[in-house]
Amino acid sequence: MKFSELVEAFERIENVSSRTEMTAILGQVFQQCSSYEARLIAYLIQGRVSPAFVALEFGVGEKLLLEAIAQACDVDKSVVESAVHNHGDFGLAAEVLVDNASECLTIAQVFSGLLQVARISGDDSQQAKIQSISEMISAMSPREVRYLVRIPLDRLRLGVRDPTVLDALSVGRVGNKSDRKQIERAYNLVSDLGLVSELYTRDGLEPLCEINVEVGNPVRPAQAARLSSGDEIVAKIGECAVEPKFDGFRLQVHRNGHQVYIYSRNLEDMTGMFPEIAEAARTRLSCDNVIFEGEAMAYDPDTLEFRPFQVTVSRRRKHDIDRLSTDNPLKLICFDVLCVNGEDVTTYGYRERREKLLQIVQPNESIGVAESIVTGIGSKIDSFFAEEVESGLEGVIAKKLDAPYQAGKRGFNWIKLKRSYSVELSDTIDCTVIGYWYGRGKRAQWGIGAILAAVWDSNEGMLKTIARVGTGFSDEEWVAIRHLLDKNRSETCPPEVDSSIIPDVWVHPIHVVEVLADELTKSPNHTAGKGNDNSGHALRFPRVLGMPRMDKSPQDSTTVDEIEKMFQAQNTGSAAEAQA
DNA sequence: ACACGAGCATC
DNA sequence: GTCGGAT
DNA sequence: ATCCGACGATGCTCGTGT
Repeated sequence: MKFSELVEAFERIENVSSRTEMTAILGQVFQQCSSYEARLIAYLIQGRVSPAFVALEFGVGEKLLLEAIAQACDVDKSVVESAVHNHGDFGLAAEVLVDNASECLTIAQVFSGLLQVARISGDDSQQAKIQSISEMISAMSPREVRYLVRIPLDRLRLGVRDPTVLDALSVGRVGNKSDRKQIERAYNLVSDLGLVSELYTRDGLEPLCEINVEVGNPVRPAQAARLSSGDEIVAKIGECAVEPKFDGFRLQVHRNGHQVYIYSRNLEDMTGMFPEIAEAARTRLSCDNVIFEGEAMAYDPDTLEFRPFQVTVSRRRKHDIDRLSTDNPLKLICFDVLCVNGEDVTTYGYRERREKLLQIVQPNESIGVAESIVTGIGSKIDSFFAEEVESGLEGVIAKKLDAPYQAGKRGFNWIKLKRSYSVELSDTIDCTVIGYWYGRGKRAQWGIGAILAAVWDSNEGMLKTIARVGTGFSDEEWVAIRHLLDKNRSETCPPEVDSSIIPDVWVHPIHVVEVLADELTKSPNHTAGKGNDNSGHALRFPRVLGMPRMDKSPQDSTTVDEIEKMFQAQNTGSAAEAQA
């Protein structure tokens, strides 16, 4: 199939709003293309050239693309930059600059071109990638280029992601969504959308039925829904198990004999980063053929207290592993098991899986099993939640009893209850708006996509940045806030502002907005509280709570002193212990 | 007719 | 959105 | 300098369930 045919379908999909229609159009593509092409299309829609668990990335982002487009179109980079700004999209920007009529490449040719780009590595690889992409652009028509450049950015912007592909496969073959469930089941177990697409378009459900959980092949992790109180949870799922929620990273561990694989939540292969956990998987399990999951947390080896997320996350690295596994060890708190002795146990109920997990894991300093209580009373969930938060954890997760492990789903089998969902327990901060950035995608039309927020340093009489905020406003409010801010534009950084971050537009500090955040972090980028150690503070997961407070002036913003206090308070809470 | 979840996109 | 790590 | 992936919230639209 020609790439231009796929592009035509993409264009049609982009121009409809009905999901049913999008699915029908993509279904048609799957009907008309070969099975092999279906595989390639699936990967391209995922913004990849391989399944997630294969470490093959493009290594091409916006900056390299800017260069490649400029080269191919023989224009200055600034021309591309302004086109991107105007359209809020790299694809549309490239499309208007390209001038080439040929549409002769096949899907396979385009895919293999992108595959080559991904495979380029080593010295001067960036230049080589730019060169390759530039050549591809030169061989394509404007609208082909529109989608080509969006692929490595994983911003196809069609309104089509994995779930729509699953529907479209079914619609393409049988005319309705009746096969979706089984296709999805297969995808959730092998995590390879390309493989599933190829098998299904070629031979239908039959080969998919033979797909099963296999040690060494990551399973798409189950996800949790969110609610904000124990009562809501009980109303939803009744009596349930409640477990602590740790703020680390989620790992899926596979063991077959002496061989161990460790995958991240997004199926990245992280085997090798956590030797202490791999060792525990080899020596502390009563079963040598298993898949199980847990949350990895850093802990202080002397006090056994869990460490903050920022410390845990610093273990995500390839070098100097041995030193860090001693100085900054991790403990895996296990919470589920998916496969035992080659048997798929994801269909078992929660209680049975937990029973198995307890049998398998022999706890030590590197591995343990999450605590669990069972209750059908909302207030009990709330008090367990309060206990966990008191001891420094993120919250709790409630699990429907007797529910299977729902791979890949965000259903209501698991429900998280987090500290930050409660306004009383999270940090609301009054911030002054000192600038903004142009938006991308639909926010391009509004000319705004995020604001730069600052707090008041009363000692220095300066405003210090603490976060970019790009969520919380409704569409209407975005338009209104832009209008408001434009009345006070400043050509340069206002004198009373101390910022090392440069927004697209500076704004005189006038408007104060309320910002909610999960927590405060140390920041090398923001200036709030930046002292001799060159480290300031930032907000984790900031969101605005509404339009500016007209009754507040910048000096009424939260002060840096208050921020410091909040940061202290947050980190002196009695930390949970990593009991051995 | 309306509420709610699914899916997607923005940051 | 923030951050840390790899290249 | 740039890319990548670890952690996420939030708002909007459509389709479906009640």
